[in-house]
Amino acid sequence: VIVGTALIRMYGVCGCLKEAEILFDRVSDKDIILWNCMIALYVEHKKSSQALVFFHQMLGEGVLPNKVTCSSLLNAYGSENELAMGKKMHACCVGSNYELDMVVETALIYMYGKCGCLEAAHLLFDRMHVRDLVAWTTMISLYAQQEHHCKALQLFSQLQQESLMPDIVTVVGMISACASEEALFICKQVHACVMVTKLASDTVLGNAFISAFNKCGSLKEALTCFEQMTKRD
RNA sequence: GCGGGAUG
Repeated sequence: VIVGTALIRMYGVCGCLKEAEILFDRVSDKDIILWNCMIALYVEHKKSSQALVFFHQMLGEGVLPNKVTCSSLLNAYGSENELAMGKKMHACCVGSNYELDMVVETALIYMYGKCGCLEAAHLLFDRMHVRDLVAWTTMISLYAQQEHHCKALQLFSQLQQESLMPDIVTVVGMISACASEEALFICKQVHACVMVTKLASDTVLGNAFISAFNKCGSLKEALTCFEQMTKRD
């Protein structure tokens, strides 16, 4: 089963879900890890309904879900805007004390945020006992994607006051949804922050800034950014 | 051997 799971996951991450499923069907004693693996693969590939089919098959075979199962399903509900289902899952997580797991907490924040409940998401974020960079980035990206750039920027500077360093995901999450003249200010602020860090020399990030400045209607800033890059591709 | 964040 262990080798099988590793193999199945390998096929899955390469996008070969059919091959993965053929192998999956041939495993006789499917354990929770194998089921979780299968569910997570289908969620990753945006095939949430198929992931749910596996989930129900799993329950039908008497295998109980754990917090790994829950975090995968929360992701599915988030990307499908299934708020009602997400709330049910939230209740399950509370009942099982999974809500104290940082991964589950972050998945809950993602689910609520994606379903348009930014307030609920932020409330959960505030109630977390420990917030790592992924939790911060999740919250920031949710705000940014829903055009609350000021809220995102506010969190972005708060994060740094907590002596955490934003990484590429955080920064791209901040700027990738910037596409208006109002958001130009945001890009400038973030760019200034980034230029005094290690990320300043990152080519991928430089390209992301050029694209963002352009979308905000400032070819001038885009060019300045290009000129400041130490490496270009 | 399985789970949480951005873009491509």
